[in-house]
Amino acid sequence: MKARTRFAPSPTGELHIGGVRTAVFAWLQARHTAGQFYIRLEDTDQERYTAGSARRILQTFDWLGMTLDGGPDHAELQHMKSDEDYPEALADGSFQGIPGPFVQSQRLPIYKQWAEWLVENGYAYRANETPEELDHMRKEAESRKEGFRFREEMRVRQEVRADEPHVIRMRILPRDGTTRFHDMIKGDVAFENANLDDQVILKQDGFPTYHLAVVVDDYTQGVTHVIRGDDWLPSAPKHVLLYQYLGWPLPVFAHVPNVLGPDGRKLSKRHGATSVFEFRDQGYLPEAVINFLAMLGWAPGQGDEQNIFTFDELFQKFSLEHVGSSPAVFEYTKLDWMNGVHIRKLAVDDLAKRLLPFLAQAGLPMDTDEKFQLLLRTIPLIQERLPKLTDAAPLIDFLVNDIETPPMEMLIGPKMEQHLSLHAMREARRVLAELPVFEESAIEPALRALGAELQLKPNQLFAIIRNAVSGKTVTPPLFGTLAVLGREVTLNRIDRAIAQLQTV
RNA sequence: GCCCCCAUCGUCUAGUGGACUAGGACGCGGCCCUUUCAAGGCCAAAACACGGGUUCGAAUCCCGUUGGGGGCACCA
Repeated sequence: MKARTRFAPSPTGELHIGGVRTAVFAWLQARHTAGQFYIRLEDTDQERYTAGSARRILQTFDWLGMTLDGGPDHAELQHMKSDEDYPEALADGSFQGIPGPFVQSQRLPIYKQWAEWLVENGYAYRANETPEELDHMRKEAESRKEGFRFREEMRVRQEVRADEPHVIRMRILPRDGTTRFHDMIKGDVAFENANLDDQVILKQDGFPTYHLAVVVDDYTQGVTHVIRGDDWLPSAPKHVLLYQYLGWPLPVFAHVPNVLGPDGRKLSKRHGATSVFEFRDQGYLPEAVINFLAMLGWAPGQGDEQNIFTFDELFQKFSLEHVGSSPAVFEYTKLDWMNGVHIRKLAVDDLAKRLLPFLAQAGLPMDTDEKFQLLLRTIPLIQERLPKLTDAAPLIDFLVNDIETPPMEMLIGPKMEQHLSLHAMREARRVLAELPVFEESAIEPALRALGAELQLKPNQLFAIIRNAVSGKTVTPPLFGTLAVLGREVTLNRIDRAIAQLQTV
């Protein structure tokens, strides 16, 4: 069965990584079944709207590589507020028969129409209690230590005309009884109708509340699987009732558990990065973020112990059935490992391109062809040393820029005296200068032979050469590094080290 | 307060009544490889929250307890 799923954020701020995880599940379910996945903006709360947030949400999906089959287009965003831009991915809007608009504020007449239908058919009624009256009722229930739920019987004014300001509330029917439904993740769930309240479905300002909007949109847009956070589970029975009133078939429900921080509390900013853009800026690959998020609460099951997945493998293996029902803790260390794995899988030129903005950011703009070639030659030396893209700059800066001549203590090898280091350094210089070709395959045997000749351990000779040419004690493998550095620069830096060692 | 959901190594999880001496991955520790750092290989420690049932047999089914989480708006 082809699934049509959606992600329906409200444009109220930064897209949270926990929300994105839910979106990943919905997206994978759609791709797994060769169905469709789209985005719908739930902007029915005019007061909470944050400018630019819609655009950033779309850019998030763009960066993650989560392809869409529908979503808000430029015109809609323009109409809504003044978002000046939107991702290229949506420009051609390859909508596959999903009826828009994809912004709820553009669909007001549709909600109005169904709300009135519900009133006419006895499933809803008009009410106009003031906020103060409602608040009073709520306080009173609280003082009696009872849960408050608004019911028709509590109305202050029984007759409310259609032409005076009012809201429309759904009627919970039957008044007592049980509403049951099946959830793909939680299983069979049941709610007593007596605990449900006559929820407002159309606000006085003419906007629907979430409950009406989500049901109307999901049905009219052909959503087959309602995949959302499990904080929605308690209101799901109201939605089930609305589907029944409207005579619409129920979609499949899948309420996915929350994502927690390492301390077991709901994931928030104080745990570290939570916005997708933060992960991007910290050097994580979209492949790794998606892989990691998919594995947070999902596993292939059936004895399959695979951890690292490509998008295609996820499309093939993902299944809502194997999404767990308990909340998962977001462990940053595992993301780091997974990111390293995905970095190692990248082709050299691909990795080079992805590294460019991070190198530039670190003051190493690789903006000439010569520099880019240098980067390409360096990548094999550093690729398996990069948990994150931000880790490249400190590994290669000495290849791009000149260095300070290292201090004396760095030029004296372990268990060596100054004069011995000086002698070794001079010999190394001589050997390197005499090499017919300055390549790794020539440098390595030459320096090893020298080490044996001088009766120095590898880490004695190699350490001082490393320090002399890089100014660092930790670098990519020495011989390859020297080759990339080139004979001229290498000898120059060794000469400076020799001069340093000659001082008293 | 009321309602709902959840419960396997520190973490992500496999497990759907017998193949469980509970498997894998991250992390942690050790060893190997090794010019540093990584990567890689090998080894180890590490869990079925508790109590009752059901059953010949329970991590798996039921009930309760405890502990976590969520919801109770003219917000989503």
